[in-house]
Amino acid sequence: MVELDRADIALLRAMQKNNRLTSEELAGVVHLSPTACQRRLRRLRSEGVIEGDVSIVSPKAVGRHVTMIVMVSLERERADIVDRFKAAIRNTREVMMGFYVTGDADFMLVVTARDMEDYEQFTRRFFYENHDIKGFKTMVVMDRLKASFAIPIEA
Amino acid sequence: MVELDRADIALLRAMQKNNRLTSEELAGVVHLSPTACQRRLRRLRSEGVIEGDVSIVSPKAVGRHVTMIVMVSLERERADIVDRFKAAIRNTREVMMGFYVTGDADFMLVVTARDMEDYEQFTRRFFYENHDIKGFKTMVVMDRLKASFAIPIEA
DNA sequence: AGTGAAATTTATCTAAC
DNA sequence: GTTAGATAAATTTCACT
Repeated sequence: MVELDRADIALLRAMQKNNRLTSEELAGVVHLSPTACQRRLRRLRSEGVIEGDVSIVSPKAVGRHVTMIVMVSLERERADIVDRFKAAIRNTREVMMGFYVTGDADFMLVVTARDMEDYEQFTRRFFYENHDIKGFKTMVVMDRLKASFAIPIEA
Repeated sequence: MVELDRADIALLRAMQKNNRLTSEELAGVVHLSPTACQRRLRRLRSEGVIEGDVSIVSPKAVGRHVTMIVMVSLERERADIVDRFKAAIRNTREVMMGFYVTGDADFMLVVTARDMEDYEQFTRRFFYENHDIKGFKTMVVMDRLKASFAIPIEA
C-alpha cells in the first residue's frame, strides 16, 4: 500500500468526482500549486492508485434500457470451472460487472440489455448453453442509486 | 433517446476505456478531425449521453481491502420507507453502489471496508440500527472481474 | 524529498470556410 | 465537416527550502 498524504487524498476525492478539472482548479481544492498537483497525479497513476480515467456513459442513452442483477451458481466450485466462467464474463460485453463471491451464490453479475426480450436471448446464450451452471436468479433493477466507483478515501 | 452515428459510438467506446486521450488521438480512432471530435464530445456531454468523467481509484491502494455484496430486504415496501433507504444509501460513503431491485431482495449494495472488523461496524451502524430493515445477506467478494462501467454500445 | 515560477511544448477553443 | 490561428493548459526546467 502506497503512502498517501492529505493532498493526495484531496486529489483522489476530487478526481473521483470529475477528472476533467484543470490543474489550476485542482490547486484551488488541495491548496498546492498546479505543478504540484500534476506531479502528484502522475505519481498516483504510475503507482496504480489511479487505475484508470474513463467517461461514464448513460446506459439508457445508448439504448440499454434494462439492467439486471444476476446471482449465478456453478455446478461445482472447481478451479477450472470457475476460471472458465471468469473468462466467459470477461468476454461478454453485456456483463458490465462481475464479482466472484462466497455465500449463497458463486457469482454476482450486473447485466445490461436493450429490453427484456434481449435479456431473454442473453440468458439462453450465456446460461442455458453453459453446462457448468447449476442455476441463476435474476433481479430487475428498478433504480440505480449509486453506480459510481467512488471509494471512501480517508486520511 | 439521442441519435448516435458510427463516429459517436466510436468516441463513446474509446472514452469509456480512457477519457484522457487528446482530440488528436481520438481523431485517429474515429477518422474525423480533432475539432469534430471535440464538438461531438461537447454535444454528448450536454445531452447527457456522457454522464460524467472520473478517475477510477484502486480500493486496495487506499486501504479498502474488502468488498461485499449485500442483499437487503425492507420490512415493508412502502414508498416512504424505500425513499428513506435510498437516501441512506446516497449519504453513506461505504456504499459504492446501490440498486433498487425486484425479486428476492429489495436492494443490492456493493460495500467496501478496510477489513472485516470495519465491515462489522458498518453493518451495526447501517443495518441493525435501522428499523426499516427486515434482513440482509452478505457475500464476500473474492474477485472483482469486471468493475467497469463499460456499456456495450452498438451501431 | 517535494515545492513553485517561468519558459516551452502541447492541446484545446474559436473562428472562417 | 475541415483547416488555421488564438487561447489555454500541461510539461519541463530550474532554483529554492
